[in-house]
Amino acid sequence: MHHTPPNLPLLRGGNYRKRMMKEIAKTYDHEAVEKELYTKWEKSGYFKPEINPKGKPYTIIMPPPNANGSLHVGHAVFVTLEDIMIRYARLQGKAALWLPGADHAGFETQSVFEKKLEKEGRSRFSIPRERLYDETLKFTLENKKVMEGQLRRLGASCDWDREKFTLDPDIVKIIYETFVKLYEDGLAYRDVRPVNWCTKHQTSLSELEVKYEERVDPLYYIKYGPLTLATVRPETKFGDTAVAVNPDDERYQKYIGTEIEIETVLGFAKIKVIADEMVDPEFGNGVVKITPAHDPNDFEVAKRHGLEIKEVIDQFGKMTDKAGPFAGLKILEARRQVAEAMEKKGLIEKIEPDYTHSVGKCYKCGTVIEPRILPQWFIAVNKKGIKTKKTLAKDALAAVNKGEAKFVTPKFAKIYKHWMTNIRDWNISRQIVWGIRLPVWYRKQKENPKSEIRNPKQNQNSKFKIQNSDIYVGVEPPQDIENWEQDTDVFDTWFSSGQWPFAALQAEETRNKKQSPNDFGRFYPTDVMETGWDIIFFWVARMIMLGLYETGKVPFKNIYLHGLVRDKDRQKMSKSKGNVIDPLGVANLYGADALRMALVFGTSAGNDAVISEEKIRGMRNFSNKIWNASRFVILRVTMGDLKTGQTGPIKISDLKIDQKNLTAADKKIIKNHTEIIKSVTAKLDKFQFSQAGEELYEYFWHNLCDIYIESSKAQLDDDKTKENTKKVLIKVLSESLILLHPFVPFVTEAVWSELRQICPELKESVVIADWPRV
RNA sequence: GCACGCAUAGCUCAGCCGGUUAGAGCACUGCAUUCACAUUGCAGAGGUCAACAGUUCAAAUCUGUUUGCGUGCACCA
Repeated sequence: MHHTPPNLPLLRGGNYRKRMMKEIAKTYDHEAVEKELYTKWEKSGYFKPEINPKGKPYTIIMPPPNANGSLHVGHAVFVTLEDIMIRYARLQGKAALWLPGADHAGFETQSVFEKKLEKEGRSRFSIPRERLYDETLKFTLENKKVMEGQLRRLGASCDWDREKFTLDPDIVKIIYETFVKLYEDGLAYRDVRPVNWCTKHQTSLSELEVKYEERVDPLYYIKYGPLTLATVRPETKFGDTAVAVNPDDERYQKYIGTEIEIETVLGFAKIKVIADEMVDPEFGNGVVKITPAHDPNDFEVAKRHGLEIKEVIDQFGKMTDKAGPFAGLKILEARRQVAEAMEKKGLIEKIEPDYTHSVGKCYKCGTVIEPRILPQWFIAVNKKGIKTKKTLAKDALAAVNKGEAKFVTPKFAKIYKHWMTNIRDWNISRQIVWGIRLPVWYRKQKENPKSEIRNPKQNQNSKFKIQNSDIYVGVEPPQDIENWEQDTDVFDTWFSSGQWPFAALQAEETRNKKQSPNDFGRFYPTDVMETGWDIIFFWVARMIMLGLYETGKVPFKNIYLHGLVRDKDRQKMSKSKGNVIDPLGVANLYGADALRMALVFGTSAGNDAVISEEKIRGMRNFSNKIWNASRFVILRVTMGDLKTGQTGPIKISDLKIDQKNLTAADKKIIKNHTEIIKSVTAKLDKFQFSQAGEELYEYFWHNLCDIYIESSKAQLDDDKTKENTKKVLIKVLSESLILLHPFVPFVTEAVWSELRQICPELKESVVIADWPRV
């Protein structure tokens, strides 16, 4: 293996060609070059917007990777795309800022950490809150460090001095300020209502974190006295506080408003019959049991009719004392036993065995979600703020309709609009430790501690009422802290990352007054938000809502959403399938450039990317092609000087091409070259990275190498055309390196520093060169 | 149920605001090669652009229908 240091000074005089052959290796060795180049770039301050002080600002806020593991190939996609955009902007002379970050990623990280604990035979529920937090923090910070190294390894040209972490105290302060503002505006509120509860993770989840799956279950037709009703969940019958029929259903008119006597497995009981529109007379027998504690629709009915709420399933998914002999059983076992008991008593009229319905599951662990009635904090998305008069969803919809924030792929605008028009309030409380604790305190009350809401002695209807005078919400804790206790919940992590663009810039501005006196004013709104389409609702939509709310401006002007990375058979990558491509492994084996190029090639905005080792290898070959074409040019240009005795470096000012004496081949390549500059520029402006990359590949390999370089061999041997050919070669090559640089930053820089040895007037680095114009 | 997307070479995908022989990468076939690069070069094979109908002088590209695949959202006693 030949290792060629990037900036090796070429020796002059003597048998120059021989030395060249020695000093520029025959094959491009990325390993010898990439790490050193990155260090050099970072030290030189090339990645700071200040490198182009007069340039127009151009900003991308990096989607902060979750600091809970190594980077995967999906991260490599965003690094590649965003780095292309940023490097292109920088080459155009813009004050390009790519602000990096890391996300504590609340629930995500907590579940990763929980798995780790499980392996160690520990459980998060047996570790005190503070210690669990500290351990998770340590774990997160370690991962964050690894991740930062990996981003560098992939060539991410971001400004590390401006890096932010979602748990930085100044970031947290901004998150708190927003929450307090929302609270005072009436848009953040506490309510008791059914939430999606994961019995494994012991926390509630938002609508988006519940994945629905079709399932086939038996549908039991149960006798309720004179009535028969259909249910898939007989075990919840102990929580029934009414039976409902449709008000217009003629069959049941005589029962409405009465109490019927029913036989249950526990004996005889009386139950109210109510009429409610929610009952579909067509379904089953048109009779519904109302179990307010365990079904969101039933809860609404209970609210309308003032029904009692009886909890028969606890937070662990086990039956409570109210289930009598079934207490302590898990849901499915209870269902089996209850059904059996009912059958014995002849209470089951019939069973439809193949009833298809869908059940909600925790997106992380697949545990069936149980609705639970809990006091939680919500963000009102469809309500007008008392003070600001802003409406989150409506404003966010309008901004996209007006084109203030533009989706590069139109289909995502449709999806976004559809969601935004049907959006519901957002549950932001999570019953976990890892995250930003709610800045909410409740007044300590001797008789009614915080848990009062769960107290069964209370009048059930008071559950719907929360006394605001007993709640304190503020960035700072209350003065008489001894009279208050803080809410133990933390924010949904998307509540903090939803504020990321403005929070990161505002924090930077106050943190580093000298370096970044006007970062927020200068770089906000940002130019592009580039992320995966799978988090369009989780993140993009929330950023637009909160960004508009807090700053009055959209957080970004363009939205580029990339897809999933799949293997060559279009399969999703997963550890269990064993088809995972480790981006760092690939970078070490074939070079970061090869990985990047492979990720751009043949992919387009909004569509999934397909990658395979063969493809990466092909792109490694392309890096080598760039290396060798340059090797040829450097070699032959200086070799000519040996003949005439001129061995000194060629000056860039000497590279004025004699336009009158161009050969047909010269003309052709100049034409191609001009076209490629135009085309690549246009494509990059339109976010068509794949197109731009493919055209460059085609041009460089086939037009420049196969055709022109081949013709140049003869031209260089001819004294009449020799000088002009050298000039054409150097011009075309050096400009091609600039065009290629956003895609393959390392090899272009490695070659550029060699080229500078014969053209000292080239900029000191291709990173800060001038984008060619025609 | 509502909405959205996709069907182009053996494989994975571009192209699609209509206009010359439909492109790329990988794979395949034949030949070449000490002179930048075998991580190479040259030549080549391979597609009725899902089906049907329509608009047009002209359709892979626009419209409609059908079929197949996929995705999002909602409901579900």
